[in-house]
Amino acid sequence: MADQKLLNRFKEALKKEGLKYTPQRTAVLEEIIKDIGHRESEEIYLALKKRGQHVSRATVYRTMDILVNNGFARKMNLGDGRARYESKVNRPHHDHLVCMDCGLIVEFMDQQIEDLQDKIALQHNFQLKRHIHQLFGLCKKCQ
Amino acid sequence: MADQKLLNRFKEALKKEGLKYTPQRTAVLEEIIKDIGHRESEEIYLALKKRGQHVSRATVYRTMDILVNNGFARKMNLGDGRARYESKVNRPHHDHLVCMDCGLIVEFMDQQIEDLQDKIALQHNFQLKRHIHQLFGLCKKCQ
DNA sequence: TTATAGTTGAGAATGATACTCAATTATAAT
DNA sequence: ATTATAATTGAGTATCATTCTCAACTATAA
Repeated sequence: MADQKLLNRFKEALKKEGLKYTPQRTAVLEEIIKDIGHRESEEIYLALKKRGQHVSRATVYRTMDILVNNGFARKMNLGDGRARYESKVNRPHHDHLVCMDCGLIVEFMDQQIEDLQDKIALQHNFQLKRHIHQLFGLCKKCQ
Repeated sequence: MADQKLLNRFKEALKKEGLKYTPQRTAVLEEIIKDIGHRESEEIYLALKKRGQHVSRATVYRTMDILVNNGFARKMNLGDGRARYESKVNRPHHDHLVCMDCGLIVEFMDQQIEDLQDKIALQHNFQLKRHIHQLFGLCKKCQ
């Protein structure tokens, strides 16, 4: 359940963009912050449906964009044509190891790599906004 | 122009998979090894067409898969829904800095990051096969 | 030369995501 | 509270990259 502080933060973010605070958008936020792995839009849509909250697919997609643009969620692309989303609420930054066989996703974070990225961006006069770092391979079970 | 050594390597790769050595496949290989930036299928299709080599879109897609699976090309996904391809022939490994505004792509390679990736995979008992490392930001001109 | 299995191209199918628009609703001013 | 207004919603349709289909064709090896 989202606490009031988070809901207010969400309300503020919406207001800042001239968007309305609706039950559907709140429902999607509540669902994403449950922090259940790395789900695709369809899974989020179905989870809401099961919960008795009917939010259309279109609204799920639209809301995920809002959540991503405002730092509540992160969109990831594993190369299979379907976007995955994960909560960014109360979660530290991390990147991913992905098993090419069973789909297992393991999170990792390495400060040295983060620093090296900054160094590289600086060297090329880039102002870094975000990055994608995914390591693909076979997990222990699938080798 | 592809040298005989490369063509033989291609022929061998095809044979190994029970695939035939056809003019269309060779044309796509010749086009990709020109090493013109990071192109999408459509650009490769059009380049071949302009060159007077008619290879269908379907065959371009099919051949790119073969080239990627056999180490002649690399497929990259910039998150805009279209795959990009670059030659891997006679080119050292590298990753990418991408300008979110003008689309400029700069290649980089950092051995420390490569080593850290191996370390992380090892720590999690993953047998590493490949990785995606993309830094998104604004290039000097677009800041 | 022939048999065979793989390939090709054109267009249709697919599938994730974005768009359309009429009905509905949150918001802010009265 | 009421109302005016502009944004939102849902259902279905459109889009677009990519994959599939299949009949005609072709590389390959015997």
